[in-house]
Amino acid sequence: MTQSVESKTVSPSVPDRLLAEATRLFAQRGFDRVSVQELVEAAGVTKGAMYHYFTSKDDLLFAVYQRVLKLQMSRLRQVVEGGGDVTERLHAAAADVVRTTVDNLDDMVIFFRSLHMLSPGRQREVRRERRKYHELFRSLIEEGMSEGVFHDKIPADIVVNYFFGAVHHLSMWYRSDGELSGAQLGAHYADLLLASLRTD
Amino acid sequence: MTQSVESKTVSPSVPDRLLAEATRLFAQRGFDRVSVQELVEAAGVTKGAMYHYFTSKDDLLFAVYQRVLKLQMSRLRQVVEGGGDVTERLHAAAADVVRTTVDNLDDMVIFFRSLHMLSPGRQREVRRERRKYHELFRSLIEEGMSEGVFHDKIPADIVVNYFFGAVHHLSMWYRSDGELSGAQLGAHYADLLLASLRTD
DNA sequence: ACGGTGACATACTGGTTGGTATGTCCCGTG
DNA sequence: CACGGGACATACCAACCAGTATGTCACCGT
Repeated sequence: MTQSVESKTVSPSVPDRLLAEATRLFAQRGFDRVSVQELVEAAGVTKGAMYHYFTSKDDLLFAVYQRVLKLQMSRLRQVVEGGGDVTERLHAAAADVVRTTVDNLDDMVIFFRSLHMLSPGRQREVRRERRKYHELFRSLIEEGMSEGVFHDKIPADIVVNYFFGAVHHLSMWYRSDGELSGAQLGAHYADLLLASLRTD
Repeated sequence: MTQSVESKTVSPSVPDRLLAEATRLFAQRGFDRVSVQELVEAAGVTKGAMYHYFTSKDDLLFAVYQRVLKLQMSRLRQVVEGGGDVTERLHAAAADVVRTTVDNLDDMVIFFRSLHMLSPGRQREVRRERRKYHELFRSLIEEGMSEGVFHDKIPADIVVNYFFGAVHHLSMWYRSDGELSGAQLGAHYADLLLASLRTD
C-alpha cells in the first residue's frame, strides 16, 4: 500500500491526483456524467493506473466520502472537547462546520448529491458514520437542554436535522466569490441556531 | 397540444403517466440511472409515444420541475395573502411548506439532486422561478422586521436560505412511515424559525 | 544476475444509451 | 369517401462506457 509517503516526487502521488480530479469533476458535472476515461486524462494518468489503485469507479467515489467524513468528525471532536460552557461550544461547533463546509464546497456537493450512487453497502457505511457525527452534535444540544440553558420544547434530533439541513444547503447557493465570508456566514448560522434554542 | 383534457379514458393520459413514472423512478434511482427504455416500459407505452410528447429526456425532467414550482408558488401565495398578522402568516407559510414537502418527497428529491442535469438554459429558468419563490417568503420576514416584530440582526435572505436549507434536507432523512407526521414536523420547523427571529 | 513484484500502459469488448427515421392506424373534416 | 394530421409503434444506429486482459519495465531482495 502506497501509504501516501512521498519521497522523490514533488507533485502529488497518482492516487492523490486521481482523488483531487475526481472531486472537482464529480462536483462539477455529477458522478454519472464523468467517464473514467475523462477522469484519468484530467489526472494525467491512464486507466490502468486508476484501476491499479481503485477497484472501481464507485470505489473512487467512496474514497471522497471517507475523506470528508474523517475531516468533519475530527474537527467537530476538537470543538466539542474544547473548553467553554455549552453555549460557547455549540456556537463554535456550528460556526466551524459552516466554515469547513464553504471551504470544501465540492466535497459537500458530492456528499449530498451522489450518496444514492454508492453501492448499498457503502451507503449504509456512510450513513452510519454520518449518524455518529450527528449524535456528537446532538449531545451538545442535549447537554444544554439538561442544564436548562436551552429550552427542550423541540426534540434535539429535530434541531440537529434542521441545522444540518441549512448547512447542507450551502452547497446549493453559497458562492465563495460573493461578499459573504465563510466566517461571517458561520457566525450568522450559529446565532440563528442558538436563538432558536434560547429559553424565554 | 393535449391540454390534459381527458374525456373517454378513465386512466391518466399518456403524458401524465410518463410524468408520474418519471417522478417515481428519477427519485428512486437518479435521472442518469433511469434509461428511457425502462421509463416507457414502466409507464406502459413505447419510446415513440414518449418522444411524441417530450422532445428529450431532459424535457421530461424539466416538466417535473415546472410542476413542482407551480405547486409551491401557488400554495405560498395563498398563505401570504391570507389573513392574520405577520407572525401568524409566517408560521403558517413555514408549516405549510414543510407539509407540502413531506407530501411530495419524490419531487423534492429530484428537485435538489438533479438540477445540474438540466440544460444550462433550463437551470437558469428554474433558478429564476425559485428566486421569485424565495423573495416572496423573504418579503414576509422583512415585513416582520420593519414592524419590529422580528429582530433584524441577521439579513432576511440569509434567514430564508437557512430555513429552506432545513426544508430541503427533509428529503434526505424524513420517512413518512416514521412516528412524526408532516403537520407535527411543520409545527416544529415553524417554531424554530420564529424562535430564531424573536426580539429580545 | 535473476526472479519476482508493484506500478503502471495499451488495446479491446460486450453491453447499453438517447435519439431518430419510418410506418401504421384512426378520426374528424370537407 | 378521400385525405391530412395527430398519436402512437417498430426498428434501428452511432456513440459511448466501465471494466479487463495482457504487456512492459524499473527496482529490489537474495
